[in-house]
Amino acid sequence: MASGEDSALIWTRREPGSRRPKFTRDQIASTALAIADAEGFAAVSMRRIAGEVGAGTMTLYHYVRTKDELVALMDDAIMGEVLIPADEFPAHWYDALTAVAVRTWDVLMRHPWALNSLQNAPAGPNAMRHFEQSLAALAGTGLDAPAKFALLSMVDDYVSGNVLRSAEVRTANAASDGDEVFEEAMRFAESQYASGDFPYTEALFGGEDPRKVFPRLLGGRSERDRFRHGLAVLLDGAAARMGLALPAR
Amino acid sequence: MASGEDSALIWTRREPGSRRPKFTRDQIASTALAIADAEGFAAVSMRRIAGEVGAGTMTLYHYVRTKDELVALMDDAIMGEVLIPADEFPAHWYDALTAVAVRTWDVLMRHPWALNSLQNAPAGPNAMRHFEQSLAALAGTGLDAPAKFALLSMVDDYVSGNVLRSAEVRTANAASDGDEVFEEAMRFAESQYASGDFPYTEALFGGEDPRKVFPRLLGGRSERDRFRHGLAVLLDGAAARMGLALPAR
DNA sequence: AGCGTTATTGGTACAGCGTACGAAATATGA
DNA sequence: TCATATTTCGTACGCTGTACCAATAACGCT
Repeated sequence: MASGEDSALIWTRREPGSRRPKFTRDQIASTALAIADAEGFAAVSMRRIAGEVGAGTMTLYHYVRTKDELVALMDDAIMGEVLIPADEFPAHWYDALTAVAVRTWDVLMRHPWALNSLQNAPAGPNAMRHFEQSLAALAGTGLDAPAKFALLSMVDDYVSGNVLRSAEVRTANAASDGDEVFEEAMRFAESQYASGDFPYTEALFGGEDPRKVFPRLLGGRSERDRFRHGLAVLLDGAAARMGLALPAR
Repeated sequence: MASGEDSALIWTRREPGSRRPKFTRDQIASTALAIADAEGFAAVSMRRIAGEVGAGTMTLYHYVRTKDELVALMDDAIMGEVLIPADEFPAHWYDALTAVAVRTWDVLMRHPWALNSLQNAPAGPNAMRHFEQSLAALAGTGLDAPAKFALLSMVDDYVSGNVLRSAEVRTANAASDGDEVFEEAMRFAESQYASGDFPYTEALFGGEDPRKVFPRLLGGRSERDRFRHGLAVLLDGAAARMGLALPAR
């Protein structure tokens, strides 16, 4: 019994409330989210959040046991953005899985810092709803549980990995002209080519500004389109292996 | 000219050496690596490293400008482990790409903390060698540069994403019997099932210890085999799309 | 051999972090 | 109105990265 009032898990521990408090977990978490989105996860500190909501620093600890719990709240808020409204849920497994994956990608690209913490705590309510939606997408396939799980894992892995690396590409492209580190890196690469150990890389990038080469390598497609393409390749491969039908087109 | 002696990049800045110093970048970086592997990345602090190598804390700053530079050294050391000896390099693109990916996976699974920093700095020498090997794998395919780049990116994304999530699964499975958080999480999940909003999840996990369910879901295969399987699915899909031949088997 | 130069070492200090502790303020039921 | 329990938050501790500067010691030169 004991309905878990001082549970080890934030999801089962009630918010303060018997004497009407000044703040809410929601308010605190969304403030933290705003800071992370605007200035990066490193800018999220307890003092900073408290300042922003107009509370004393230690007041936050009445709503949350540790900073990790607050991060869990942030993560689950993000998982909430990922959920697809029931009436938009596609009928065919391929379309449904694609919709879930693309939506997840869209959200994670808005909060790429979340990747570091997302997998490190037990699933919150929205993470559970997301998982339920993923299972729902495959409900009509007739696959057995291990096959479903394998397929979902593959898609999940690809989504996370793509977000992880897309953040990198974005950084590289954001290098401004006067950026000393960037120009030093270019000179370093050129000097490495001179050793003759990098024939393929040199053929690709040699002597040219990478910021010119990249758009050509990316085939003029947007990040999002490249992600969708990769996802389609993956799903095609999986469908072929698992004997699943692709949607009529 | 000026050969970049006080370059902005650690790769082009010479180590101290004109008056024979007591330490080396290598020694410092590999000490840091050992700490990270043994106790997690969070345990790597400048004071801790300095203590371990027998130096004063600030001495490290003569070998490295910032902690980020030290992390870059750690990352490139890891990329060094990923390199495949020339005489082991498979001839067929499919085997070569698989070999590179699997080796990368093996190494990253030994240093999963590295994922957070790997993409955030300009490529070091070993990262360049790794990229060169990836390009070499595709040299015989006749694909154009954008196609090669797309294929490599997909594989890379999948590798990173899989490592990221495998670390999670491992944590879940490591939950010991008395673990209060774990048991609380189980109770929470059960209570959610009761709402009736999670029919698929409940069918999968309901009423059973997840640590019993997981092995069944994973089909008895090892993490590594599951990764290899997913990679094969991805490569098959890509080969089909790009008109590449699979190796004779 | 001794000395001046300067590379190298590392002590001290500062601002920031998460958070333990305990005191002050305040809303509520009686 | 008062006692009580809830909520707020100031202070303090040990940790972090690293700026600054003084002490140490290795080398080139005379």
